[in-house]
Amino acid sequence: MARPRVKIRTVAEAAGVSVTTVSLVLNEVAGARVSAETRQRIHEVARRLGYVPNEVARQLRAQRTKTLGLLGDEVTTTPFAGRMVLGAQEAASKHGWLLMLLNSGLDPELERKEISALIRGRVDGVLYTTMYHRVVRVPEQLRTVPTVLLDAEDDTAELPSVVPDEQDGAYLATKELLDHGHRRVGFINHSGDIPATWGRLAGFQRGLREAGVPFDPGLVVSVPPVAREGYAATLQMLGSERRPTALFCFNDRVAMGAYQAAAALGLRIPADVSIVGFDDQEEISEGLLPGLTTVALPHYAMGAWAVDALIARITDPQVPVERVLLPCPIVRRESVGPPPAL
Amino acid sequence: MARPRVKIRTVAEAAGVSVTTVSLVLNEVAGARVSAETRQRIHEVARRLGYVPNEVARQLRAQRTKTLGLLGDEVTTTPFAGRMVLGAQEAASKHGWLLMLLNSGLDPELERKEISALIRGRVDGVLYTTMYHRVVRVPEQLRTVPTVLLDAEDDTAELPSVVPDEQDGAYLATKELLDHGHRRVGFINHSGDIPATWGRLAGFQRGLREAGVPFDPGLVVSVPPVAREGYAATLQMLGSERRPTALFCFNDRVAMGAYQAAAALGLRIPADVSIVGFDDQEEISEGLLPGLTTVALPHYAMGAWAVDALIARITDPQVPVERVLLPCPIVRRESVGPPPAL
DNA sequence: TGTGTCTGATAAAACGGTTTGTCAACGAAG
DNA sequence: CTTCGTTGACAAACCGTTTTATCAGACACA
Repeated sequence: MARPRVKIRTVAEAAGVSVTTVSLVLNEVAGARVSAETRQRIHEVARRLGYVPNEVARQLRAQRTKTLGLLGDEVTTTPFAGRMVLGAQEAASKHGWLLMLLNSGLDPELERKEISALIRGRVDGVLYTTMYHRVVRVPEQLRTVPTVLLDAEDDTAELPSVVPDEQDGAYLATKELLDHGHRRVGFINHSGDIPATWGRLAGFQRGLREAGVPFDPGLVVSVPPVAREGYAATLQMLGSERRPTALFCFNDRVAMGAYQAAAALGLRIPADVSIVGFDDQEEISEGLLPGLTTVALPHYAMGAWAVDALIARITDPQVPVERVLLPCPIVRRESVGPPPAL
Repeated sequence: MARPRVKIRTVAEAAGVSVTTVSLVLNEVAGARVSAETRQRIHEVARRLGYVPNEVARQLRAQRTKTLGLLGDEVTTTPFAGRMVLGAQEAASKHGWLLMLLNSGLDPELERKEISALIRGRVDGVLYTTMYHRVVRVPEQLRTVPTVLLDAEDDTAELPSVVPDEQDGAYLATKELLDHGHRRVGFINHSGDIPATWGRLAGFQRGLREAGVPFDPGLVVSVPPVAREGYAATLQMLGSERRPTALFCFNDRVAMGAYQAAAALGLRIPADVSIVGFDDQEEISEGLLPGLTTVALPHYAMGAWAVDALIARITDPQVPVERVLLPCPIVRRESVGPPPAL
């Protein structure tokens, strides 16, 4: 079992050539002068011996690890993270790079230690990620290493970043309802002060404006974005005098509450009330019956974009810093229909 | 900006000593004979210069990377994965190790390439993960590197592994219902042929047996474990002549369907029917109203166990291979009550 | 016969650390 | 006055690659 690993030296000796030659041949170095026979012999020997170059030695020599650090606050905990990480991972893999997981949790002290550990030459760049779209101040240590922000924005606006186009997503959601003929649509917004709150409200208003529907502040409520609150808010909204015929919910969890409130009130979806959510958390949007029409967060695409941008900056520090908004596509299921006839 | 990185040599020269001495001092090598003054001087200089050792060089010399590969099929995609990865990550970090992400996706070709890439000395061991509890055959390449299975079992039973104790979890769920007085409890099982299917059925039966309730095959149906199917199955079960007073659902998604079916039938939870789920997917279990009593999969603990076991095996290959079942704790919310009075 | 110019290959120098073995100086013991 | 152990420190080897500079021989040309 524990036989000594075959290294380049082993191959060289077995093939009766120098290590240099083996390296040249195996790496297909352009301009290397090695006879055809020798080349073939080396290839054969290497395959027979099952030679695999030691990546660490290469890294040391090349002063490059082809590894990216994925640093975030609990990034892997959130249900969203999956697709973001996957997008990043697959993009990295496509370039032949690897992803290192650094989870700082919420402990800033740990975060600093993590960063030091990874800066010790193990990664060539860092993806700084948050579990939901936020504006952050990145730790000082990151200034020394190429960094791009993923699902987050730099408060100094100096670093490349990618976030969802909240406003456009909300606009699409609103338009979806308006296009079905709704004129009284309620909006259950997030009560927290984050980019999604402002962005989605702006998108909602833009949709209204474009359709010539006056904005009625009485049709907007703000609550913590969880099902229970969505339930209560919906009860209130749909129980009111001139109830909205459609609801745009800040996210799918709120929509989940809305569904249950509608059921409690004996209202059918979408016959009596139409609902659209946000996030496209599939457990919810597919689990709700009828299926929830919602707006998807472009997690996969953001992960991929961030990696591409980071690798580009690593290979060429001159590339300009971009701060992009990625579109949030609407995904239609069965929760939207025409408003009920009066 | 782009000033040359300070290496150990820099420190040595600045302190007027040899690299050896710097290394000895900074690593606090036991038994190294260096005078107190020299030690202090070295520490000062190192701090002043902001010296951080190059980890790659260390790895090469030590022939150890202190890095673990997390290899899985879409592992990061599943909503569960988060806590598993987090458990692994935090355990690794506790030992001073790092986690490398290798996502093979479903492409076995890619899987092979990934494995080769990581085997090139970049990781000391591999966590082989699946997105749900499965029995797998691990790829040949992994035989050469320390490996432990996470949420999966090796078909040859030769590798250490950690999986949830499905049977015990189902037993707890069943007992929870029985303890509340239910005697007719229905079980909506998974129709697929996986360990969870068998295990949870066995646990269900054990619960019944222990309580002296005869097992009625008519109260068990098997469906694909999604909300829509849970909805249909529940409609059927609760619409039947002698309907069960409680339902044990294979997972929370099925329970989500069951909730909606109950609502459609005008049955209240838990007054008219009690429900317990499995998995504790919080979006669902907390989003359902009333909150869903369910059984939690020990993802965090499994991730942590796997890392501990893997590091143990790496440091000492003699440690025996363990194959453990981790308990699935019940988490009580509001979906279970006494059966309705007749 | 010298002088270039290819060709095929190699020795040696990195890369940045850790570890082993050696050594000079010094005080204590015989 | 040796001998010996201890102290403080360092030179050099090593980890496994890639890359640079060099070299011997063959051949062409003047």
